[in-house]
Amino acid sequence: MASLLFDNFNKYSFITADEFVQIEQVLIKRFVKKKKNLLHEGDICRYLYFVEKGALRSYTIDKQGNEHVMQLAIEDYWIADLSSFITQTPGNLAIEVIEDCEVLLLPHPALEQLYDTIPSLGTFFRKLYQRAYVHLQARLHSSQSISAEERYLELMKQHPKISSRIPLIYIASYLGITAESLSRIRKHIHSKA
Amino acid sequence: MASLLFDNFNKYSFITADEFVQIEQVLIKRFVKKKKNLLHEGDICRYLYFVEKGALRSYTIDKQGNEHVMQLAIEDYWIADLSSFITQTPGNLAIEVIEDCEVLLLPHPALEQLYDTIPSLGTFFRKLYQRAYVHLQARLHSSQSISAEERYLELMKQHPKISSRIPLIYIASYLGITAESLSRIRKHIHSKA
DNA sequence: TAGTTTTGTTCATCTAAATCACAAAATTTA
DNA sequence: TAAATTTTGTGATTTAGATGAACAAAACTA
Repeated sequence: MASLLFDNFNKYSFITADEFVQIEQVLIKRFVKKKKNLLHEGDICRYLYFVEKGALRSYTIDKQGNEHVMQLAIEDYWIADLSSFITQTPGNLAIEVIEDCEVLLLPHPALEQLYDTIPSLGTFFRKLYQRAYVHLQARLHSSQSISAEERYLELMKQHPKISSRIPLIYIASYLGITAESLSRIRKHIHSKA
Repeated sequence: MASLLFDNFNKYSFITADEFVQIEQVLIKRFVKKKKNLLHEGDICRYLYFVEKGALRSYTIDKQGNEHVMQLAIEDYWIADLSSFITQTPGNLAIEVIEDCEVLLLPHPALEQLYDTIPSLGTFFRKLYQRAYVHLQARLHSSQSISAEERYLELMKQHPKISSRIPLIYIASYLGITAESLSRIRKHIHSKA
């Protein structure tokens, strides 16, 4: 039972090996190439995506057509348009592959059924939604209270793997600044380090 | 059955008069004066607050001691530190009364029990959490993609009662700008209108 | 291996909003 | 009702970050 996903479940809940076998039966494994979209704006998000390998981003598109990264994900992360997934109505996030990926798809109806047989799975996803909410609130807070440089340092500290692997443009977009600004910030940090 | 709360429930779910009587039995009515806090930073949020009269704000405090308004609420709004309420662990929001209030307190343990007897209440609050999440995401998106003036106009359009009743400082803080900037924005809007 | 696309860096200029400082209203409190 | 306090409005100045225009370095791709 050496599985990234099994360990992921057991970080925030308790899933037995038997239960995990049940979950595995509904999972769909998909290999997706760079630049491909797992989800388009306006789609209903029918799966939660668990990243086994690679890197992805979710983003929104504003009226001027500019993209804004909402989430970055690498191995051991979940990604989805949560609000669309929960309500099963069209959402406004798109999900694109940054680095060739291996993802596990957990379909919405299957998950609903599993909740009945595996109560701790409900706990797990309730906590996951919970963390997503708290994280969103923290991002809004820091976008209002600290500078772009501080936000970048914070991200580096909390997700060092992300900041070293994901192209600067996406990190800049996640932080709500331009690529040029982030480039200057990096320069500034190195100059004083 | 002329009740603001009853109507509020029936906007997003379906609650019968009988069910509402059950809910009413666990509600605690409280009259709170301006400047008083319903919740302090670090408290566990033990209630969902429904506003029957008055105005409130929830806010976070950053390292420099500056307050940032997270939510504004007037009659017919729910307010709480949702993440603290759901997990029943200490949160980082404070809730303060802006205008003398009449609020209804819905205690966490009582709500958990009511979920068993009134399934549509679960639906109602699931949708409420859902809207809170989507709203938070929209705020982050617009704080990154549109100007403070546009955000203000948007707020005025969607919540005209809030923008006319709540003091400018709190609206500015909600929008993530200073009071001076919002004052200038208002001047600018009036000058061209 | 050459050519093309993607990614990162730098510079000069511009702008939205912050900051500081103070005056005028408006509200509270005494 | 006067005094005190809070809230709002203006002006001058500063600043963080955007914009636009190059260009270099990687990274693909043919």
